[in-house]
Amino acid sequence: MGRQGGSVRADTADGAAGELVRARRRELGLTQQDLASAAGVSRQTIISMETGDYAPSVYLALRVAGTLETTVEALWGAG
Amino acid sequence: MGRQGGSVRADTADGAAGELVRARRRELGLTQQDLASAAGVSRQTIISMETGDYAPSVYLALRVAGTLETTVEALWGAG
DNA sequence: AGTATGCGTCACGTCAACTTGACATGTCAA
DNA sequence: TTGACATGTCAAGTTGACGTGACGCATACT
Repeated sequence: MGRQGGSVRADTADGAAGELVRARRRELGLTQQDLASAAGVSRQTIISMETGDYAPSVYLALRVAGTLETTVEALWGAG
Repeated sequence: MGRQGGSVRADTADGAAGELVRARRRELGLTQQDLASAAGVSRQTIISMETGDYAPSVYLALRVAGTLETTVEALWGAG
């Protein structure tokens, strides 16, 4: 794998979710790639999710929340 | 607004969520337009959400779940 | 009959969700 | 130093999320 990149930005989000995802991912000792593989998306998608204002689909959000052993509300509902 | 239409289909979903959204909406005595307005989307989006296999964004899902007084997991996590 | 409401379809447009790929940086170990 | 690993940026492409507007079709109510 390795080195990917891209632009994936939204305007619907507020960025707070990204920090929560990142924090929870680190708590579990997962790399972005680990999370990406577990959630079935590319690493770039995870990067965008954590760093940018990004609005994933419900299904992706559910897979990420599941992988991080938490809920969609806890990660994205915080506002 | 009134009478809308359009094509909004996905392949990520399984259709089960649509039935749950519809059932919950009816329980609360809301019309599709009511839910659409409350969630800040068009009626067509609600139609697609209920009838088709459709993958809304997390934020839309959260607003719909909130309006329907339930959770994202309850509506889309059922499988 | 006419009219209004609720639901769905057809058709088309815009922008974002997600992709792949190459490159840069910093850290840690051999 | 060399190199692997983790994270991030820049760029460009495909598909789908969501919008708008018009139409069909029931089921009401008047």
